[in-house]
Amino acid sequence: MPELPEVETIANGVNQRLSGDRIIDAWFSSYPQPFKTPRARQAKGLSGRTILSVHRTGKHIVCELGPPESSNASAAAASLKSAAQWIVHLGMTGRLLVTTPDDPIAPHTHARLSLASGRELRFVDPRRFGRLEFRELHRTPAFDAPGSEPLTIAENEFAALFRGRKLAIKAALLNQSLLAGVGNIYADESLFHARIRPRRAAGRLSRAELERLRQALLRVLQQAIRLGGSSVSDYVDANGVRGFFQLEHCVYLRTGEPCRLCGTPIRRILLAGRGTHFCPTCQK
DNA sequence: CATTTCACCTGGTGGC
DNA sequence: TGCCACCAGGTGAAAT
Repeated sequence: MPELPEVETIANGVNQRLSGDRIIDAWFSSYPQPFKTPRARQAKGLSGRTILSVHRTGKHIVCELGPPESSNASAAAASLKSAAQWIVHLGMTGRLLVTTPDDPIAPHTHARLSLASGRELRFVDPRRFGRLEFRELHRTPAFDAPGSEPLTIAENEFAALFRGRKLAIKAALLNQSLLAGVGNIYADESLFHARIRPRRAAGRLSRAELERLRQALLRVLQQAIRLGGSSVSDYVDANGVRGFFQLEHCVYLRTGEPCRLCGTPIRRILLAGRGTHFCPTCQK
C-alpha cells in the first residue's frame, strides 16, 4: 500500500488529529512479527506520553513523544525521563487509523493506543510486513532514514547516487538507502514520465536523463501527495479516506492497456522480483 | 562490497 | 461452489 505519498498523507492526518493528545494505555497483538521493540517494552514506554507531533521520513511515520507523565513518579525519576519516538512502518498492507473505542475491531489489528481524548489510534496489518519500534531518546539516537529525500534532493546529489552502478535503474530507485520513500508504483510512473526503460543500467544514464528522472519523480510524488496517494485496492488514510492518484497512473497495473501517449500496449516484466510496467515505444 | 534471490504473510482475483 | 495458481503498495537476510 504505502509509498512516500501515502505515508506522507497518513502522517499529516495523524499529526493534525492527534498532536497534543496523550497516550493512556497501549495494547498489542500476540504476533511477534510487527514488533521491532518487544511489545511489553513498547506498551510500557508509550503509556503516559504526549504526542507532540507526527511526521514522515522515507516510508516511516515518526511520532515525537514527550516525557512520560505519571502521577506517582518521584521528581528525581522524572528528571531522568526523556522524550521518545514511536516509529511505524506500514509494510505492504499496514494502516494507521484514528477511531473511537466502540468502532468494531478490524481483523489483523495489532496495536491499539487509547488516548486521553477518548479516541484510539489503531494499527491494522493483514500481511504483518509492517514494523513498530519504540525509541527512548536518552538511550537511542533519533530515527533517521538512510537514503536521501526525493522531494528535496539537488541535481548533483541525485546524479551521484547512481554513478558507477551496474544494476537496473528501477532496482536502484527501489533501494531505500539511496532514495528513501520510492516504491514500486512511483518508480514505474517516474520512469515512464522520464521516458527511460526500467532495465537500463543506472550508471549508464546520461546527465540529461538523470535530471529528467529527478524532475519526473519530484512531479509525480508532489501530484500524488496533492491527490492523497494511490488507492490500488484498499488503501485509506488515517481518516479512512481513499486517495485518487491511481486515476493518474500511466503504466502501473496497466499491462496490455494502451499507452496514454502513443497507444502501444503497456508491457509487464519481472525486475528485482517486482512487477514492472513500461511503454516499449515511449521509454528508451 | 555490490547485486540478486528468496522468505516472510494474508487476501483478492480469475481460470477451470 | 471449490480448488488452484498467481498477483499485490516492502524489506532484510542469505546467497552469489
